[in-house]
Amino acid sequence: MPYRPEHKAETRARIVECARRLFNRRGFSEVSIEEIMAEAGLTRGGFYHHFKTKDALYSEAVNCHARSNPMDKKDGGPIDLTAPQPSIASQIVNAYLSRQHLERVEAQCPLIALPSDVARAGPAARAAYQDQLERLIGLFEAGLAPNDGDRRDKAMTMAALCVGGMILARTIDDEALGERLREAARRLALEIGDLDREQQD
Amino acid sequence: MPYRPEHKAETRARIVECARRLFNRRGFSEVSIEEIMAEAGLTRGGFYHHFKTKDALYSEAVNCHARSNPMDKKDGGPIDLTAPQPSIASQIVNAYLSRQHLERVEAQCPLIALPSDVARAGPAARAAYQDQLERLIGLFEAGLAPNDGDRRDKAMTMAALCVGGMILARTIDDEALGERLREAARRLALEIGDLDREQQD
DNA sequence: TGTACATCAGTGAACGCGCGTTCACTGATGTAC
DNA sequence: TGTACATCAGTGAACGCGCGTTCACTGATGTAC
Repeated sequence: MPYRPEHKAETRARIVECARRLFNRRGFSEVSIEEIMAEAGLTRGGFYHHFKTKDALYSEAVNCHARSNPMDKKDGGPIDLTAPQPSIASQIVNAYLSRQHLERVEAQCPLIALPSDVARAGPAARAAYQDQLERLIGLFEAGLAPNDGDRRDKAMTMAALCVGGMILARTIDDEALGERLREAARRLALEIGDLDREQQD
Repeated sequence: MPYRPEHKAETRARIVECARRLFNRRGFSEVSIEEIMAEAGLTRGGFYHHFKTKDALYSEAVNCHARSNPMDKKDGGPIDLTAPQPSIASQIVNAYLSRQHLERVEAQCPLIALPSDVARAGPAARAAYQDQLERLIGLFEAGLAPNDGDRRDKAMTMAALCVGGMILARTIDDEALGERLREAARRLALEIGDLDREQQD
């Protein structure tokens, strides 16, 4: 039994992570397998020891987002989902619509980075996209007052605002307009959640 | 001077329109020039009498959306932008977030159909995308009370809600979740504009 | 009205390139003795 | 401890296909006479 059993799993994970970053930045069709493998320090041929096709890797890459926390700040640790508190929902809104999230394309939430690609990809990728969305909605919902009968609908509008605002801001070249869009969406999302006490970017 | 002078312009317009529909459905990379030309009743070779490159055609196709009215209902005529009235803003919200707009992919607003593609395309395509966005924001703004100092910001959140809600709904496979998302976004967008008197889908 | 002509929109074969995928081979590694 | 061995992750050349682009040619059309 050559190589440690973890060895293959580690290499595979490295490929997925490199692919995730490249897909986020340039989309499915514009990234070649050769490029992904090179990024992972390998050569083209080895790819098929880990994945059946390029499409299979794509689904995994979207899934890889879904498994990690959508918005863990680079310094703070991952958000603890088991102990939701209102302040966390406002932190997520602020982080999601932040300039940092706009600019760090490679780390961006796939809901923003990959919508048209995923819509045209296979069912596995779409399922991973939906997982990610439901996770985000769940986070918002958990931050709302438990006695609010409208919680889930409110959480959905918060998600639509966050995703819509960010997609529009990232697609246009006019930075001022993008910033104004994000800021308007951010304020409204906080209002919906009754979270508009603090302010930050 | 062989052929009527309009002849070439008509052919060109036909190619752009066919391209627009195909790009909307399948994205830039997944549609070939051969396919577009065949759809227009022509063959591959003639393409370069009309466009310099495939990219050039793409920008034109996004522009072609921008020139037409974003949400003209299939029966009603184009919306008259010079005489805005509140009821028109609510019509646009309802039409934008309608099931029909979700399902008729080829006629869909490019803000929804092409976000990731445009973000990775050239500056001309991004400019056309921004035109389309500003047009939508302008329509919402015109429908709000003129004395409202917050009008433009409100119009922006309405746009973010419409675009975000539709993108999420169209990317996932779960129809029930999609419908609920659209409905929640629709109600909130109407509320923002103080337009929540009528209801329709 | 009819005919020769010039133009240029459209044709389709060909080119070249990139990329997904395959495959025979290599060589690093852990195990058995 | 040292050596032979089996495994399989990784290599890189090769294949085949599709597609963007080019180009020499065709033939439909409007004009001039």
